[in-house]
Amino acid sequence: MGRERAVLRERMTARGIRMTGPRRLIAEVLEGAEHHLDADAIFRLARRRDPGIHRSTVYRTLSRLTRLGLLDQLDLMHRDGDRHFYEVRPSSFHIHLVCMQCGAVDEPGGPFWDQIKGRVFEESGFRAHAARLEMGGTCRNCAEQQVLHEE
Amino acid sequence: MGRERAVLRERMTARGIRMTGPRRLIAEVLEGAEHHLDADAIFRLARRRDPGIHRSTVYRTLSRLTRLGLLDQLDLMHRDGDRHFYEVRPSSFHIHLVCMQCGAVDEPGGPFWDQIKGRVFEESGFRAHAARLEMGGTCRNCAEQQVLHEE
DNA sequence: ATTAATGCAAAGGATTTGCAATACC
DNA sequence: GGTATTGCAAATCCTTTGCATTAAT
Repeated sequence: MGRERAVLRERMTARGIRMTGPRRLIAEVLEGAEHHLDADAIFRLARRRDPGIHRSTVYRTLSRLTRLGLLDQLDLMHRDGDRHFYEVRPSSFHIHLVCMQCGAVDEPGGPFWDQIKGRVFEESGFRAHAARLEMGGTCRNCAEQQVLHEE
Repeated sequence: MGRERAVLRERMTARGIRMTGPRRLIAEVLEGAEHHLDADAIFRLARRRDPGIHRSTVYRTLSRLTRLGLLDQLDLMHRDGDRHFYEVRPSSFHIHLVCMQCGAVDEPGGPFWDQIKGRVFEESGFRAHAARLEMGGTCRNCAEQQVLHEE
């Protein structure tokens, strides 16, 4: 997730987005995230460093950055209600595998996705800008545990 | 969408779901849908035939049928706010191509998807029960129109 | 100096819940 | 007849908005 240091802040500056305190903070939170964060989690993490930051600023910033394509908004199969999660837009689309039992989210890598994108365009003339491939199911861990308990 | 007559109602009975008036009505609305409907649209269509039906019944029914895997909940890339759309679970997963310009939703067919599902399982041991592949972009129509206007 | 972003408080919209009345099997 | 489901009204949750104040370029 937050492997690359200051990508988001760099892209924001590159896009001419006014760099305010709250925005810098929110960007840092997203860059440093270990897991997918929802608006509330982002707000709480940001507030730890600036108690004055306001929820609506977080919402406004998230929606702007999403509209600009700097963030991706995820639903993670709505396993946990209807909130949205956010991640810094990765260089290539990726897939989220959401275990509906334990909630683990895996992001398998590989060149695999570009094949899908290319193929869809060939078949329908549709030019994809953004994509969201989420699968809900059972992760290997949970499946193994289940077998143990069934014996 | 609603091409197959009474699939949903049949599956509901098969699952032993008590067939009440409101449920039958909601199922019929979904079976007959020409486009993807959100909860509000389903409510309004149902109310035309039974003015007494209540919104919360619609919500309760939708969420139950979704949990049981008889319906799929879609976001359609949140092009139009955060509401959810519903469709009767198709026999095989499919892809939604959402044109972010005109809102058209295409559902290209083909054996293509099963390849993806199989491949994900091979690579990660993840067993997919439900999936959601949505792409946002520009459909062929909108792309062509744009070229015309640029000339 | 100009323009945009913030904090605040209040509104909004979609969905959920507790409960008595009702309808299904 | 017994239990699940409904309608209703109120509550909840997430998010958005209008506006005066403050900060960035």
